[in-house]
Amino acid sequence: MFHSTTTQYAIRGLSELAVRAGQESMMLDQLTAGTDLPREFLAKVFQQLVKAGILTSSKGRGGGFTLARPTHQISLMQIAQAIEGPGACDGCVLGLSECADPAPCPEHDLYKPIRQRLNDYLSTTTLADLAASVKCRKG
Amino acid sequence: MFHSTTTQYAIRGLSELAVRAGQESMMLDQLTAGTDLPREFLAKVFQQLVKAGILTSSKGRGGGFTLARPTHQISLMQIAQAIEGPGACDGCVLGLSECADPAPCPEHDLYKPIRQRLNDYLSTTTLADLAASVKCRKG
DNA sequence: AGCACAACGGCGGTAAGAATCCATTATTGA
DNA sequence: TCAATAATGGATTCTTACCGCCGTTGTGCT
Repeated sequence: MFHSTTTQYAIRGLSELAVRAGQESMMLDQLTAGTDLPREFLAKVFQQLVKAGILTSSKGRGGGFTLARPTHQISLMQIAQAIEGPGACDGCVLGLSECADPAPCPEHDLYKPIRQRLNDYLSTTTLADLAASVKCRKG
Repeated sequence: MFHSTTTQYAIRGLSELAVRAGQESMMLDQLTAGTDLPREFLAKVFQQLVKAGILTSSKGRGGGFTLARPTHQISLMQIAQAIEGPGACDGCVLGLSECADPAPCPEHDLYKPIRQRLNDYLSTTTLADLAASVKCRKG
């Protein structure tokens, strides 16, 4: 796998939110109903996304979570970094610490173009793309 | 990261073996000396590689581990699968189980070419490439 | 003001991965 | 045959990710 399951939950949760609520507000109970998303854990994940500025939240009656920006301005890369910290998508195939040192890991050069492409994909693909893809299948 | 740390140890251990011993035999003590590879843990990892047919081993005095095939016949993909099992490099970006279901995950199509390229890289890159890259830097 | 509601945050448990220790087995050399 | 050696395998510890429980805090409605 490329992302941790926590990050995957973040992506799926946000994706659900984008499809079902768009820029509107939505509660966790509604969002996780009918899905296999673990409500309690997703609550934790969403808190991280609030702190990262991807979501906004409001308490009490009528409260819930809302996307802080339009769907096309939230990329997979931003989500991953919000959960796993900056540099989440750095690091070489081998995961060598030496990659940061003066002597980069042997595979650095070979893997470089692949990682570049992967990073491009993660940076340019947004929640809007996910939502569109989901709606297309349902329609 | 893409691979588990266990897989990374496998790759690094085999890479060391390829560079320092080639097709010859080498003991764990020698191999891990001067590196940050955890000897005891690498012993476990190497056992998996023996069972997977990537390494051969011999006990007792003069024993050690030897590559079961020429370096150019051992790919990163084979190593990863030996550790993480078959299908280690399958699965979509989102890690959705629905990818196997009649309704593939929304990003399946978008991510497909990237994964294809990644798998190509892992399948075609071998220990010979790693060893050559390492020697190049040292020389 | 008071009540219901929903996010917030601390704590705790389970499971898998990572790593170590030690006893056992097999091999070589003297 | 005996001793030294090095991999093998079992058991155990430690860490981290994943997930749930529950009290707290803040908000809106009546």
